[in-house]
Amino acid sequence: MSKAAVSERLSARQRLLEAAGELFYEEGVNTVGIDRVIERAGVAKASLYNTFGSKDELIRAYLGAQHEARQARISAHLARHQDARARLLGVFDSMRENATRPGFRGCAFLRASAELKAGSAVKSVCDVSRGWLRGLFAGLAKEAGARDPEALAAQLVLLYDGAAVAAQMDGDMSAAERARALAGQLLDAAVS
Amino acid sequence: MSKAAVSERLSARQRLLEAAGELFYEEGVNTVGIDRVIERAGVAKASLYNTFGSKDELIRAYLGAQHEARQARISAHLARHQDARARLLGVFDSMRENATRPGFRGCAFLRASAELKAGSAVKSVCDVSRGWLRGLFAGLAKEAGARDPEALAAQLVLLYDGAAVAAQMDGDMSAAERARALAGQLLDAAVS
DNA sequence: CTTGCAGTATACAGATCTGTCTAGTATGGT
DNA sequence: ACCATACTAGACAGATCTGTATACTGCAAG
Repeated sequence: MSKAAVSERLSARQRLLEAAGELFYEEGVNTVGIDRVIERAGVAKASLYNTFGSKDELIRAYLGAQHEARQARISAHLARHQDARARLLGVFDSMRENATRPGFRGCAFLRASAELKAGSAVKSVCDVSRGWLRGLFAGLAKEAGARDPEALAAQLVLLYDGAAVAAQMDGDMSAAERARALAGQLLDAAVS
Repeated sequence: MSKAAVSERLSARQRLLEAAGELFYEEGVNTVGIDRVIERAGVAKASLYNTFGSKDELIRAYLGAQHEARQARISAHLARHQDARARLLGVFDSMRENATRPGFRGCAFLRASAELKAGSAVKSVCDVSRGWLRGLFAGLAKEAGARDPEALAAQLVLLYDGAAVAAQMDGDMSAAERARALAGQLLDAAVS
């Protein structure tokens, strides 16, 4: 019955990550205190410190989960197409879908990073996710036959970030669309 | 002598804005407490509350000053050129110059906005500055003869934001250069 | 001379923060 | 039956937060 018990009642770790995911993303990692997190998770404070050791580690785990969620969202879009060009543009479809989701508040890494004091270990998690995205773009650019995949990837990241900022700051949901159109133009120019 | 006294020792308001400008930008508006600000400003706590009324108002004033500083930086670059195309690209020169400045930590509005709770009055200051930048791009795009200045302006803001994020998150100082090159391409395509 | 303004210094209230600690409970494996 | 594991409940320490209140100083204008 251990499996059943786990599926009935999620582990403290999972409940904490879920609660942290909502609160940290909505209100900021510094603004939300430990007490709010454990209250929403329905978990004792000692469980948090037994599981994660510190608030900083909880934040790292929260951002790690965000990274995996983004990977999953984008991968789902990539799997829809065989054509290399369509796969590359699918990343921007994923971003549009995410940005139009109710409760969207911008890029979790960007938001968290703005709250960190210089030299925080949390930043490395952001770096991993950003590195992954850049590498993904470079791979897709190569698949699509771009002359300089790395250069195109840097441009695509520029568009991706710009669209995320527009969605976050201006509530501009058409920014992902605009970035997608520009990405298509850049790709076409890079293969011709 | 009142004028001289003022120039010898800055007013409490100016000293507070200066201290807030450094601390809020470096460590975040929520992270830095009132006590740190008044200590660096060399000012009594009552002076802060007499002058600004609340921390929230101090944050608004800080962002207002950031807006004026950005306007001044960009205007200085615009004044260097007569040619419409060069003026438009000068905005990206300004951003590169700013991003390579020691102590650069990204866009102040983006950073502050990430710390705000939903519905904060501080956001309106961000909106003003972003609206100004978009309007500036639209005007420059029109000057340069773009067919659809508003559409081009939206694309240029995308590049501008993307470069700011790359500089902030990756320490990528070439991002402004890359954005400038893309802006030139987009402008050329929009006037031909 | 007096009145008022701007500022200083400091104590305080009340809340909230992270993190530690003690003590107790439920459960499954051996 | 026993014990380890995982968890709960809650008090507590020590710091820090915003904002208010009190009492004082220096100065300039009328």
